[in-house]
Amino acid sequence: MTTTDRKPRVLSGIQPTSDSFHLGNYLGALRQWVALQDTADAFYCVVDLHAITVDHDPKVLHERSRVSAAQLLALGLDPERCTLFVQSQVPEHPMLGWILGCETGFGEASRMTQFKDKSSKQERTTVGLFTYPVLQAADILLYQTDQVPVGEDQRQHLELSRDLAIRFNGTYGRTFTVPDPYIVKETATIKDLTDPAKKMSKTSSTPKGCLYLLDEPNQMRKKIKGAVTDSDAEVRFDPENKPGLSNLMNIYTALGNTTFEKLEAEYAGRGYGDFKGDLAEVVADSIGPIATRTKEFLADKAELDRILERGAEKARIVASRTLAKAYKKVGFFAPAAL
RNA sequence: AGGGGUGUGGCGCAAUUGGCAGCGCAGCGGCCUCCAAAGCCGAAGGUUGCAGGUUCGAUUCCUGUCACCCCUGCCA
Repeated sequence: MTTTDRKPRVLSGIQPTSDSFHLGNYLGALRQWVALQDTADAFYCVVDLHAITVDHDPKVLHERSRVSAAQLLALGLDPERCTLFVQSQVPEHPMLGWILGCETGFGEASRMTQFKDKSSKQERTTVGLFTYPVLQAADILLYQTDQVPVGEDQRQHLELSRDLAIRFNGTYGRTFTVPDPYIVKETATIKDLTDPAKKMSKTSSTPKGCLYLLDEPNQMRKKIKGAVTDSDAEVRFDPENKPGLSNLMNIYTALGNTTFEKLEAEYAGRGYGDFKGDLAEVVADSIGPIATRTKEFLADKAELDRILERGAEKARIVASRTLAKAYKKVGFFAPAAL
């Protein structure tokens, strides 16, 4: 069963909660997804089930899921080299979620800090938001995932997934692979362009702080040029004293083929204006095409939906096998055929 | 579960007896600045939680409903 030289199975998901992913998503995670297609058996998921844990509009959600998938394809995910699907097309997720929910202690779930964060910001809090990490565990365990790329904010949830896998295996016999965190090569997190103390996020207090992949090139240029800096004029990488500028340098080195040293040398004696102008072009040139390709994918919705359906079918081959095992272990009947 | 309170732009709040829904902050545009910040100028932003009712007219009064907060009770 276990092949020694098989690629590690990797799973990662992203919520379709905005009209466009942003530069922080891209440089922090999505670009990594593209790379992992070659070194891993990668499963990528647009997690629309998770998106309704907070208020949502049905039409908007549906469209965003599609736009999200189109963007993922546009930025380099290849359905031939990875398994890309929308979570709601794979019913095994909530089915396993229920089982895992019954293995999760109430206190254990109560300790999830992201729930505390999010629920305090919502007018009303649903049970769905509370059990979110359990569904996330199902997302992961369903695919016998070896590694999960995680940022700091998801560490606790992955820890829960591991605990549940270990507990379930211990109680019912070996069923799930226990997932390990995949530590992404130290890429600097991209900060809000108007407030480098904060991570770039769609919930930024100002739209200028977050650069979206689907922004018009001129909008991108404007956001880069409007980014906060400092009262100095020296282009030097110094996150302590020059957080705004250093953030821009991070973006520059991530997208352009250059280093901090080269940048410092190149802009020695010149102002931030020049630096920003050049960076704006780098950003527009490298990110701009993603929007163009996204529009192409969206232009043929039937084909896009076919791609997603094929992805879901591939996913279900694995997911249904794991679910069947879990069903049997806990004493359920197999789902009836239609 | 009972009693009370609250619900108005993104946020914090106003609106006399029922009479054109306003203010501050944030956000947006412009000037300034090597760029940005600060400062100055400008424009915009609303189904008053939701559903009914009374009225010529409802943010305001009535009924219902939903959400959140406080008190009491219930449960342990």
